[in-house]
Amino acid sequence: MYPGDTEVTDQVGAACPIRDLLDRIGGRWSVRVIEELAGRTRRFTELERAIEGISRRMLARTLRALERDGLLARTVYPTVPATVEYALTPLALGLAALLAALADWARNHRSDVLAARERYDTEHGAPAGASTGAPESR
Amino acid sequence: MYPGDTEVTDQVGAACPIRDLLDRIGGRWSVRVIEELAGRTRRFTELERAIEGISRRMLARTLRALERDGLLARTVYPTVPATVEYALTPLALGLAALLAALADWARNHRSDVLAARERYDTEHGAPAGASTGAPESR
DNA sequence: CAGCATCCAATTCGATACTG
DNA sequence: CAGTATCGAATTGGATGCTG
Repeated sequence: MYPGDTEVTDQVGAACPIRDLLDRIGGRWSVRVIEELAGRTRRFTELERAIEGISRRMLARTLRALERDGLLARTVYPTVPATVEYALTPLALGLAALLAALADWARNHRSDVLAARERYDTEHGAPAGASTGAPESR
Repeated sequence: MYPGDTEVTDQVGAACPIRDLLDRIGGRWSVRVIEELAGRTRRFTELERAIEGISRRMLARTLRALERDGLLARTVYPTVPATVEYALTPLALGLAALLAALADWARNHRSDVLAARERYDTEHGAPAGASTGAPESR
């Protein structure tokens, strides 16, 4: 993913379609961007502000990767300090729906997962910073 | 993800549930493992052989991470060279279904994505090894 | 505003040797 | 069989200065 950069990796022929998809979607930000774009189009800076925590670089890279895969459309308006709008393509709509379902699952079972995790950490030796409410780190 | 190791990272309080989920599922192998376990239980070495490309280390780490989150159950049979069986938990079943849907989407739209990618690479300058059928690299 | 390039830190991953 | 421990290589991600 993330083509046209010093960090070119690509590799196209993934055996498993899901892996193939996750290589695209699995990036730290792709899903956030798709969610943000679901419903309304956005401009670069709008996304940058809305997503919080994303760097200019990663936003640009994520947008390009999604654009390259035909998941989002980029429209440039020749205004003076150029304006660029991003929008999901029809293709991406179906995917966005699936992702929404996944998000629902995650929301509905968050407590189950958290509970399981806590139990696991208790039964086995709880690792260093792996308590339930560990604060941010990076 | 992947607790209890030198490479501890964790960080629990993800703002977005989907991100939170992907941090767990987004690993290179989690989805493969879940798919492999869908339907039948498996033993460590069976998984290792079935998944192809996965290393002992990553399989062990992935299994542990999924177990910790309550997505799979590990059963040890006190035979002589110990036998261990892995199976999806009821909790994981729902997720597995969603992942299957995602896999379907990926399969059904693989050509669209590939086409979009090719078009993009043609219109813009095609990056080094980013042709359509580039062989493996990593 | 939008976005690319460069430098650098943090993580992930793979191969492999070793153990109960 | 079923892992764990260690090491080095590859990738990802963040900060930021620069340009049209």
